[in-house]
Amino acid sequence: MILKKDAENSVEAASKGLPKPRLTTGQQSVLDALQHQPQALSAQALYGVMRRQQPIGLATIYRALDALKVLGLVQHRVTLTGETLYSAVKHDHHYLTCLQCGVSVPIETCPVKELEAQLQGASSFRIYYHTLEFFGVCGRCEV
Amino acid sequence: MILKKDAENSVEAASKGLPKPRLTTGQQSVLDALQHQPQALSAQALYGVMRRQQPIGLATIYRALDALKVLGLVQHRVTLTGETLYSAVKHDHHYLTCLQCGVSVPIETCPVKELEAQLQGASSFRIYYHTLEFFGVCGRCEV
DNA sequence: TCAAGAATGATAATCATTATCATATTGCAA
DNA sequence: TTGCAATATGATAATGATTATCATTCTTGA
Repeated sequence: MILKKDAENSVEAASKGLPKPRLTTGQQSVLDALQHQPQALSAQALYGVMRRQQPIGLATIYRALDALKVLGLVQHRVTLTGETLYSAVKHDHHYLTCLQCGVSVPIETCPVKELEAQLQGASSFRIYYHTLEFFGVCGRCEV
Repeated sequence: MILKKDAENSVEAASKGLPKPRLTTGQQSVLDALQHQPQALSAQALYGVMRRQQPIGLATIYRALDALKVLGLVQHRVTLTGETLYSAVKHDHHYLTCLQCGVSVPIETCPVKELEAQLQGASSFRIYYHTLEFFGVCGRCEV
């Protein structure tokens, strides 16, 4: 099976053997909120969701997301409409996206794991996550 | 060799066996300009380059890039700073990007070609290109 | 040659993201 | 535990890339 039927959403701690980072209140809240979401969310959407539970500013959410990203706890992806979607780092999220209508279909297979390991060795980077997205035109949009 | 020494830039027509699209003047200009660039450019940068040669509006460039993208002649990638970079579709462009300082290193290997073919069959999409990018923290940025 | 439709350009409008700055919190030393 | 300095937070203004608007100019087929 190459194409996923639906999105996964089990939560899983992303530990990389790093010095355990101390998160601020805001960062912890944002991470918690993200981990309870079944799919990736924009900062604004997260704001909408979170403010119903607790008072939190939009700027704090943006700052927390950036920090969590650099810590390797959150990953991001940019949609065709230019908004950035964030999700807790768990499994990979790969998509097949129609350039015309924007529909995105999740992809099951990830052939990149191996390369990621190689890169980890060959470069001086500590790699946290990757994005893989295919672009084309879906059947319904094709002439 | 996994990491590229420098960017490639040979030009290559992207024909997919589609009905030959008639490009507008603007689209043709933009495509030509892109094909003469050694690396991906933002729409604004392209505007800066092109207006020196011929009069062209920024809006036209954005429109042309979108159209060329849907035609499978141009591919895009979004940087960490939120600007979209465009390049003529030739080889793949894959990167290893530092979440901290934003530096991007091109990657040679592409393990995705095979999957792309599989997807082409398993889905109703006509796939034009894909993006693959690794995110982490580079040696100089790491504590 | 002549419209009708499409493309173009200049510019205003959008909208996600960042910067700013005053206030609130936190962590640590005494 | 108190007091202070550093950091985090929130509200909001500013930024900047992209899109929408609309009047004008090309194209193209009859």
